[in-house]
Amino acid sequence: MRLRAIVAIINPVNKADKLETMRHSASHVMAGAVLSLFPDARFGIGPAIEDGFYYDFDLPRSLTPEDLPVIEERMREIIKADLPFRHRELPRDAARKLFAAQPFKLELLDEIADDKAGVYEQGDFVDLCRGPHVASTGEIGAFKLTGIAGAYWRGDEHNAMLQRIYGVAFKSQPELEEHLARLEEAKKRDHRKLGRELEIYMFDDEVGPGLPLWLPRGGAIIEEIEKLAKEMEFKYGYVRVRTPHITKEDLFKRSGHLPYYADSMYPPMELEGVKYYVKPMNCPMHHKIFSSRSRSYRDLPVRIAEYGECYRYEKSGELFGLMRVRSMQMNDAHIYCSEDQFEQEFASVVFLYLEYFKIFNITEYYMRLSTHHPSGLGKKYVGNGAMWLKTEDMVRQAMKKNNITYDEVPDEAAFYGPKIDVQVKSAIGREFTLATNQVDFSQSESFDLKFINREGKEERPLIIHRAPLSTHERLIGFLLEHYGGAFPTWLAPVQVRLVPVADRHIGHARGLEAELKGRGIRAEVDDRSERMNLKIRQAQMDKVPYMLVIGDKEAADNSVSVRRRSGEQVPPQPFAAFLASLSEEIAAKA
RNA sequence: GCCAGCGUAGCUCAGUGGUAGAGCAGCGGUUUCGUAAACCGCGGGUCGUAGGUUCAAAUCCUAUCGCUGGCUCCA
Repeated sequence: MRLRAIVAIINPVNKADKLETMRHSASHVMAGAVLSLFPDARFGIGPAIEDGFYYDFDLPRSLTPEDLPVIEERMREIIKADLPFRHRELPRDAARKLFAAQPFKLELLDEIADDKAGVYEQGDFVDLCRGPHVASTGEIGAFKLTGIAGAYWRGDEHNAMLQRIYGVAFKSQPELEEHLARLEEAKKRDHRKLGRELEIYMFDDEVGPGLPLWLPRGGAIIEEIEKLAKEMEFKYGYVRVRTPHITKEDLFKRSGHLPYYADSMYPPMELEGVKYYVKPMNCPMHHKIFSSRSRSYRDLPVRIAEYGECYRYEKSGELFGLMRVRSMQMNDAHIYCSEDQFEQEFASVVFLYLEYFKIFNITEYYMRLSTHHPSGLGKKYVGNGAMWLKTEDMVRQAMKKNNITYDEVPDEAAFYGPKIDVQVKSAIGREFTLATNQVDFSQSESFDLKFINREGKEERPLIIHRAPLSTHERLIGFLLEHYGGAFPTWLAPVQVRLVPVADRHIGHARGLEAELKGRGIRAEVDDRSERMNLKIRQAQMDKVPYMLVIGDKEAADNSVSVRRRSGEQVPPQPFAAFLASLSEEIAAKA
């Protein structure tokens, strides 16, 4: 959302479509409405964004949801009046006078390169704006104000907080309503709702915010994902380790976490005069394992993997269901390689992502290269400008050579190096980094990591941090929405629900359950004294892939009547046949 | 962390100054049933927590905790 907003500001509209222009104009109309209600309002910016627009205001009082209909009403009047948007170019000084009472506009004026300031005017409202706009307010289609939010001026938390009003706008009322209906639909897929309904995970006030408890069904999913990760990592030459959750302060001083990452760490505990921190990342421990013995170039690359449990003190307002938590289990690994191995290793990690994404049928994502910004050297980023440029270019090369497309975003890197993130969207449209692949040229130095190269000399390895399966928390949160709770059979917490028609069939059903479990299949008998219809309905709501109805016929000839989650009824078949095809489906992760 | 809104039973929600409600879930019973909700009955909440105002607070005020929508920040 934030990124898109910025894009909308920097690339205004000249070649953009009419819809975007109309949305931008709608934001001006909203500003005009706010001005008429609050004559002392000060104006920030008001761009078009995906599906709509917003405008930021500094107002004498806080807005409440009740204000929105009033503003909407005023907007309708302005639209009905069909006021023309008048465009003028003013010399900077004249614009200064015009916006003398508008400190935010004055700040923007200071940054305009040439001496001309574009101004748009409709009715009483005059705004500093590059445009373009629709010809008159009457051209604005159907809109709705959707929310009020605080937003820092220019997105900087050190600046004043303005009040932002969000709106959506479409050409026609039906399109607007369709959009609103889509949002309602998306809410049903929200992982927080599904997670509760399907009993995947929970939070508890006494345990603490951002600290999920995985319920048995979530636990089953975690087991499957870890199994997959272990198979893949074994296949691709990783070795697995386990490391402690807490370590002495010294380690994180050395790693650079304390100078650069302390804000996101739980405060230390002190024992016998020594401070211990809970780990926010696994890397320092893996580095210690790498340097636990001397390494030859023949050993490289060394790929050390661990499902590491980390704790990060995310600020309270940043927590979001499973997608942003304080305790997390990370699909972590560190690859130590030589410079000439880097491209190959980096690319093969990206290919590993793609292999995983194929398994999960993840198609909607984009890759993002995050680079440093020179102004952050020594503050946000470790200070070695030359290495930043060099490694950033190595990543670009690795991506380009393998024809992998990506967006490049400056000033978003990790403190120790550039990274490729895989961005996905949650059901409600919020963007998240799912997987990440990061270069690290810094900790190699600080941990004095080395290997003996072909010439018999010591050389520093490059480090790749990677987490293709993200954390269990974020991945499963994402998958819940991705599958709408209907996990593919291999991942489904309950794969088979046995539904006895009457109590006398429970014994036979239990026998089948035992056979299924013997094959590692998650099966359970619904042995409650309820009608079969109810059991079917609940299995459907639990999104169990297979329901086996067991009655007299089935018990007599050891067959099963199969109902799929889709509602499809498969003709009765021998239990052995079902077992075979189910095992095959699970093995294929279909 | 910041701005705003919201916290009533396990879940979804009604109740805005006068003794806490519904549906689902749960429990007990009846029913033994063929592919998305059988029937009858019962229990369950110091209304997030702590103060305050009032004869009287779920309802008004303050603080605090949590959640939600954004901002900031991120796997």
